[in-house]
Amino acid sequence: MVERPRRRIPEATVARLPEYLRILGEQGDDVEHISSDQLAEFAGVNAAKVRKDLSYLGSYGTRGVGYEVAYLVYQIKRELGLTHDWPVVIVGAGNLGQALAKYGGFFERGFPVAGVVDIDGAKIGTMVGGVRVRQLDDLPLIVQERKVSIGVVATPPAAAQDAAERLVAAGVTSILNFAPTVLNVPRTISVRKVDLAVELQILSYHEQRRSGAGLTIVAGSESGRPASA
Amino acid sequence: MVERPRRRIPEATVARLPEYLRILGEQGDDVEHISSDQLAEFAGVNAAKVRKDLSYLGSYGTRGVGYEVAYLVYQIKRELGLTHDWPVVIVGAGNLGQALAKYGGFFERGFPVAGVVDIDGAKIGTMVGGVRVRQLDDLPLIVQERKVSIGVVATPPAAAQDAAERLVAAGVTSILNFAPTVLNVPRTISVRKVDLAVELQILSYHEQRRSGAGLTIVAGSESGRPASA
DNA sequence: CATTGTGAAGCGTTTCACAGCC
DNA sequence: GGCTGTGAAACGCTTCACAATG
Repeated sequence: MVERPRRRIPEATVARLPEYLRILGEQGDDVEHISSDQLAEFAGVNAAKVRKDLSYLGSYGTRGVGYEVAYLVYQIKRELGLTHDWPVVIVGAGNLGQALAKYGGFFERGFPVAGVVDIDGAKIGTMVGGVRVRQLDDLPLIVQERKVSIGVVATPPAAAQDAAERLVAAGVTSILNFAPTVLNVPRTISVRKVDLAVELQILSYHEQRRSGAGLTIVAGSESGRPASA
Repeated sequence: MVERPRRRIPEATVARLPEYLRILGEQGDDVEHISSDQLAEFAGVNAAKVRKDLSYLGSYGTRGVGYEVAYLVYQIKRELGLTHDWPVVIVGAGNLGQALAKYGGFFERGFPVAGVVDIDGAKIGTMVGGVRVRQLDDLPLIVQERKVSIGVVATPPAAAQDAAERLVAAGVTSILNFAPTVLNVPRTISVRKVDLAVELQILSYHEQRRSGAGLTIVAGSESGRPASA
């Protein structure tokens, strides 16, 4: 017995729903309704976009009034699959892996750390954010015992592909990749990538445009900052 | 005297150029040329996309041969403004701030850490990744002395807006924001946001679709994983 | 009458397909 | 022959503008 033949939600909308959710969660308990204008203001986007985004969830607003905060929170959570926790396993207990494991702030929002594994014998057994680092070979056990669907790759780039393959072999179906490498995995696996260097390089591009560089100053200073042309 | 009336490069292309650059850098010294097909394969994208992306830099390929790796690297670096280092300043020496400061891997790729500041007196003076944590008020000094254009917000959410305002006041013009908050800054400032919880929530959405949830099972198990419907 | 929900237009990105060139 | 460079078509996302409505 199946209901609601689930609409496909555009990826761009999916990426914004968590933001709306966060904003709604920050509203005081006295705020019962919120308009697309207000939500748009908080999220820094266009109000029409908010309405269109929310319309994919169904028609949960009231004309002349707005959206009921509590109900909207419920609908977004349901759509994002946040009605229950998603334990994650972290591969790599280096700087980043440790920071992620310790970073309760993010992971406690429904993504508890089910385990941290590393290949380095020296790290195995140490505690990180309340979790004991286990050996890489324990991955399948952790994934099965804790019913993990999401894996986090926080290894050096050279080890990332192997980490991804082990995660997939262990039964993980989504991967968040922090290593600066393209992971080769079956198309059935969802992968998202966070690359800090890429982010900085994109900012660098904008800085460089801003400073008027790129326009080659033929007889001018070539030093880094603003070529006061 | 100004040359090359700089084409505007689409944002989507700008976001991919760092990836191409990384791949090109990983090629052995014996690889002199690379085709759009090969580059596309490594980057996991369509070959036509690679060609169109590179065409925005100018026509640097040779028909029948491909692109000369060294020259392409040079052109991409120039376009991204990576011909010189961009020192960054990190606000917040908590878990994430420390991990970023220590993470030579990313930041040494042209983004040296010019300074780390924090508001917490207990942290000031401690060493983190070879840099001494300084007090928040030193921000303007660091930015000016080290000619910093890019700031990284790695504070708790409640402190992020203040951190951003201080960065802007100090003269920073680009911000990489790790805090789960929308930053309110002048439109002249470039902001990029990395939100780990958002990434996980997007993966959660795909997991939930995969598992067939969302189709409400009227008389079935509501437990986490696959509802074998 | 404030605010939603949504067709339709506008815009940016991707992909195709092939002419142009080495 | 192989591969680039690019118009043009296709696609998806954003924004507009307004009818629908509590």
